[in-house]
Amino acid sequence: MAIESPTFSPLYRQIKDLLIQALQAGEWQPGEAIPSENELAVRFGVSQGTVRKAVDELAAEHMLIRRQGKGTFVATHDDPRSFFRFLRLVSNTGSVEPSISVPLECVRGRAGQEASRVLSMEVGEPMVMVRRLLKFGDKPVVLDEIYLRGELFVGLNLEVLQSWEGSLYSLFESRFGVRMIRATEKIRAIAADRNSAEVLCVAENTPLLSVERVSHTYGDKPVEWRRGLYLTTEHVYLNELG
Amino acid sequence: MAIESPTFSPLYRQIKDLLIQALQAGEWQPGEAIPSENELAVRFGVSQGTVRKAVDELAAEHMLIRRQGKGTFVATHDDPRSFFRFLRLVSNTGSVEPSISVPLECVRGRAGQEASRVLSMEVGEPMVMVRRLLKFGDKPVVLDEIYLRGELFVGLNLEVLQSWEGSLYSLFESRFGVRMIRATEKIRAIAADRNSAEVLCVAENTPLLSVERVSHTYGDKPVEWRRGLYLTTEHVYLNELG
DNA sequence: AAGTGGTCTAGACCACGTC
DNA sequence: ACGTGGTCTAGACCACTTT
Repeated sequence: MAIESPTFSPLYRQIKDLLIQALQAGEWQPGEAIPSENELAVRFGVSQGTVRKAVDELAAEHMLIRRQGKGTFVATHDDPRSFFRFLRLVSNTGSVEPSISVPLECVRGRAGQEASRVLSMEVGEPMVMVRRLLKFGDKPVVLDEIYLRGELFVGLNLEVLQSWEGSLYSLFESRFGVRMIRATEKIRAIAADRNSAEVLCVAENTPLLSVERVSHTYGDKPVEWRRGLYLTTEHVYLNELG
Repeated sequence: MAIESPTFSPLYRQIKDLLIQALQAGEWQPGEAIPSENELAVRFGVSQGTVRKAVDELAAEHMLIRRQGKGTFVATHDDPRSFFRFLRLVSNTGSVEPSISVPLECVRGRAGQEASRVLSMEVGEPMVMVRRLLKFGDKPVVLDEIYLRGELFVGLNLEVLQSWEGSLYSLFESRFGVRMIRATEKIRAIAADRNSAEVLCVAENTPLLSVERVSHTYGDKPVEWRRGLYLTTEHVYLNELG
């Protein structure tokens, strides 16, 4: 008679956790292929079908990407599909303009009360703050203020940001080994203050979206706190209610 | 030598489509249990595992709900979990207040150019327009203007709306047999005009979220076009980026 | 005890991509 | 031709709910 574990978890979920551990440890880099299902089945001592179910869940959560005939790959923020998962902004007209990130400021400091609460840090721990502007074509559309756990982003500065071609998450992933997995956004409507209005080239008190985001990496660890001001005269925040 | 169908679709997806058809036809009502996996396997002449995969997908899309030991049930908007899928508004404080729907107006008319385009109708086809206010506690928070395909909602009027306890989608589902499956929202920040400001009890030009929604029923048929004005001083629109 | 969904296995075959 | 993921099957057993 076996004692039931109080927190029973099926085999495929244990395999899933092992895979997440391996991903977190960097055993396979973003963009690389992981071993085939059969190899993983042998490695973990389970059937191929059980590995399959674990991989299925990770693929559904966008941590892995399956490609029939080729293999299963570690997801990467370089992938253009990943862009729109984390920036749900499209043009009113539906036309697709490329966005350009313009870093404005990058300063290091210590966590205040609010930041430490949101990022599960102690007050006074090192932090990095980034301000940047996002342009669609010539027009400034998003003003972001980004707070990051300092210990994870040593060496991040304005120069690094300015010389990087690509998305921020792409940079974080390849330069600092921090992969954003999921995020939560809180959206409000606010009036532009003098400073934001100036940067976004609109009149003071123009209504803006305030998008507050907390991003998490493996193990649901919060690593980024971000507040974006979105100008929505020519763009829209798109959301699917599935 | 068989000719390959150009639009190959695996067995479980065909089963899935058959299940959707049955749901659409109302073979099983919202809240009811559908036949067991084994029964369905016999009925469709496939293995239980194939039925399982079809049901898995429908459960992932919230059309069915699995309950171990009990059976698989047709999803219903009466379920409180369904509420927050389609109204992603929570209090700033995190406290959960119940929301009350106050119908203001219900008029019938004919589709204009914009409405007909969004709902894939012909200009001039019958429509119903509903205006309603959503209150959290005593406070008005959302002003909705809702356009529905008239032919699907015969008998919908202000009296029906006022006498209904529960969500709109709950009413649509049980009274008119129209189940909303998924929706797309476009979010902007705008300034309250005189009328909206008055109804929401705020000053003119107060920033509001403009949430434009198109809801779809089975077969991705658009049946509702809705524009909500959200007051976000004490509430937030919550979104998960998975 | 019986019925439901949930897990796990093993094996066969298909579709896709590469060599 | 071969290796990959994708589908389908059949059967065993587990966990949960109801009778």
